[in-house]
Amino acid sequence: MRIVTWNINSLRLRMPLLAQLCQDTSPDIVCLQETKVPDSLFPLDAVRALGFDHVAFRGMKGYNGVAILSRQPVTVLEDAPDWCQRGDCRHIAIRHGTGAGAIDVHDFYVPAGGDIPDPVENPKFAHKLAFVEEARAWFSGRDMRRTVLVGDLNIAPLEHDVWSHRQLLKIVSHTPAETERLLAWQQTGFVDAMRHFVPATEKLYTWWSYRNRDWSRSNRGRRLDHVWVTPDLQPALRGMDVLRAARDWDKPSDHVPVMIDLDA
DNA sequence: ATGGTTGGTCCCCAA
Repeated sequence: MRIVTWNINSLRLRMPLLAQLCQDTSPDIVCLQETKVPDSLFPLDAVRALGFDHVAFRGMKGYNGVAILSRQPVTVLEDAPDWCQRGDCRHIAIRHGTGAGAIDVHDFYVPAGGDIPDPVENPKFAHKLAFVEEARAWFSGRDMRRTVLVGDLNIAPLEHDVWSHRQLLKIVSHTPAETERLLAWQQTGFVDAMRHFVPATEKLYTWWSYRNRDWSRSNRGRRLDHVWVTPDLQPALRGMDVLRAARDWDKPSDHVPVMIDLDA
């Protein structure tokens, strides 16, 4: 099974890029974030034309929005809370398959958190910390098996998940307040599937700011997008790829897709 | 220390 996660930064604008991605990688499941499309305007026909007959989406006007596209039938899991009671379309989860072979997939878009890394001064940062804490608490109360969690978690937890650990310690996405909380969430029962393939001592990024003249040359990236799996799926991990080339596509997202292959 | 770019919506917000 091949799963791809991507913060697409407007599904309607980048439908041709999604088609390119699917042609290049033939994923079984695609998890999208920042679809920026209300459910009534979701481009369902165009997504079906790519081979995804089973689509779960949760969107709103202008911001946020997540979607899971699947070739095989899925059921939407409805037991998660409305995170921070905001109704802001940052999570959707599905079950793929049935019985002992079923796999659950959670797709998250964690709040970016604004610019000031202080929850008192900056309500967006407070929201981000509360969101991650709430997610940690919810997952810690579950007996999880055969579960994959992906998405734009908007936090780069490890030293080599950013271009300069020292220079980003006070930059939102890499502050200790965030990285500690993210790792606590991960430790409720997940393995970092990207770092299963790439040692923590190696740089690994999935996002490069639009605000750089030459993103590739300056290479000031961060690993904001993640794939976690429960330990029972770790032996099934077969491959991982960060599709860096997508950052140079026409009218690119600032995030690139991350692909994971599971023998499951 | 600062400003840099993009997308969606509606004259600015979020990233």
